[in-house]
Amino acid sequence: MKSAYLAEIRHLDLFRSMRDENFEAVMRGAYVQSFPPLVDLIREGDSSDFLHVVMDGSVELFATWTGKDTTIGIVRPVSTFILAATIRSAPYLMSARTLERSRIVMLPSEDVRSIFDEDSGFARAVVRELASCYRASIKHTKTLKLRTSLERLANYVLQESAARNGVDAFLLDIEKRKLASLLGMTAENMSRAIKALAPYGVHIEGNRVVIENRPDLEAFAKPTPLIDDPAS
Amino acid sequence: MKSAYLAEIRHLDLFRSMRDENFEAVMRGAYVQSFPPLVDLIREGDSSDFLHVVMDGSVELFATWTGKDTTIGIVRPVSTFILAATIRSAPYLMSARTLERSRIVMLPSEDVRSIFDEDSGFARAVVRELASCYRASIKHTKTLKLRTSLERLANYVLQESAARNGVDAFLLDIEKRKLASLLGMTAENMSRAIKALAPYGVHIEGNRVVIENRPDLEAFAKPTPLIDDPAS
DNA sequence: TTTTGCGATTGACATTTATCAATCGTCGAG
DNA sequence: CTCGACGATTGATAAATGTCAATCGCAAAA
Repeated sequence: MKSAYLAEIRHLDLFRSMRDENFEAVMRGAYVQSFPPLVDLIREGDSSDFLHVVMDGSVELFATWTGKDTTIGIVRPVSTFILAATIRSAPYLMSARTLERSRIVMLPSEDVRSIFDEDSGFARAVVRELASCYRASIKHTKTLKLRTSLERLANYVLQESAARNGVDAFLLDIEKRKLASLLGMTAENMSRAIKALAPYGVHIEGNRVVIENRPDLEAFAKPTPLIDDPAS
Repeated sequence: MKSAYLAEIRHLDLFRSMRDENFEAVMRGAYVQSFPPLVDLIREGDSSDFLHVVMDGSVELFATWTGKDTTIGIVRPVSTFILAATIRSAPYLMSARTLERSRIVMLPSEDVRSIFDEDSGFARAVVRELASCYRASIKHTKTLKLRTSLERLANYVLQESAARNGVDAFLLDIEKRKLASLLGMTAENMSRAIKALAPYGVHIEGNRVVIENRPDLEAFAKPTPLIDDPAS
């Protein structure tokens, strides 16, 4: 069962350039677990005992304060989460819960840290990964502080389209209420934003998104790679 | 002139554990420059040619989109900025300008990257630094998404007090308009927020901040280390 | 098939925040 | 010492966003 995932994990950017013996060492302590939907995997404030890898399903990262909560991100296969806390031996800043039935590989943080100290290929991969996460977070801050909720939604639609090779019709892969939280608005506001976007050439019915007039949408959204390109 | 700064840079977390010969190699290509206030050091979108170190003065990191701009952070001596772009050879996501007369050391990104590939002590320091930056950015996102502007200001006051060993009176070290932008509000809103905070035991007149009733302020601000502690 | 639960939507309204315009106050240049 | 520039403040108003309550619609469970 575990071995079925080894190859996939091995091909992740994070583990690709690690030496064989170190990869085996990390994976010896790993275990795979399958969780039903809506299971809390980690709670913000807890100490970071494991680096998690999502193999199947999807995981929501969220944060809470005085009763409110907000979605920070959605993690899909195959990728890791809470690397920064693991590396710094610091408490998690976010909670995580499964959104659907998910298979998660858990690597003891201690093992990850000790390999990190030994394997410079791994250390470099960790750096690249963290730099990406940091830059993604800065982009998120920029969209929150510089755009209205309508503009954020418009750019989200363009991003999702781009992630699917620029198709004009696709299905949303998260609930609208989660999307609303991710984009920093309420579910009610999201409903209204969807309607308000229609004049700019986007129609959303249920999960189905159709971009009917891309030039109009882009004229409104004014996307820029410095905020909206996940790769840069 | 340059040599005067070597020791200080050497003691930064980022450079402390680097091998001597590598430190010397990086610093050979470095140069120090002194800038007047309000000079643009880098522009978002430019390619990352230098890792910058602030030795004196202060530097604002900000981002723009369609004519608006927002302050992302203020960098004070002695620390580096735009490490992530340097490491990833990616374009800057933020612009930077001096706020006052400032002395900046500039290290060619290429040199930093090549030492990074050779010196595992440095690589590890880079990881720790990036993990810190990433976590700081997540905390900023949390305060933006979970709190009102009044709550953000209240917590800012408590943070600044904590950074000064918990004193009850201190001077703001940035302009109110910059602070407003940093906290995600307008300057006008900041003026009103300052007044609105008075009933909770904080008085701000000019630069002078006085916490007159810390229990009340804390009851209102509800600070948590998972957002407000820069160290965790 | 019917029931039931829950996310999505809608309308009415409240709150928060931004915008615009004017004025104040202070500090530095002349 | 006076003037002017500019950041800070204030008031009036508008826009954006959130809250509350009710309803809708669909899909899973009975």
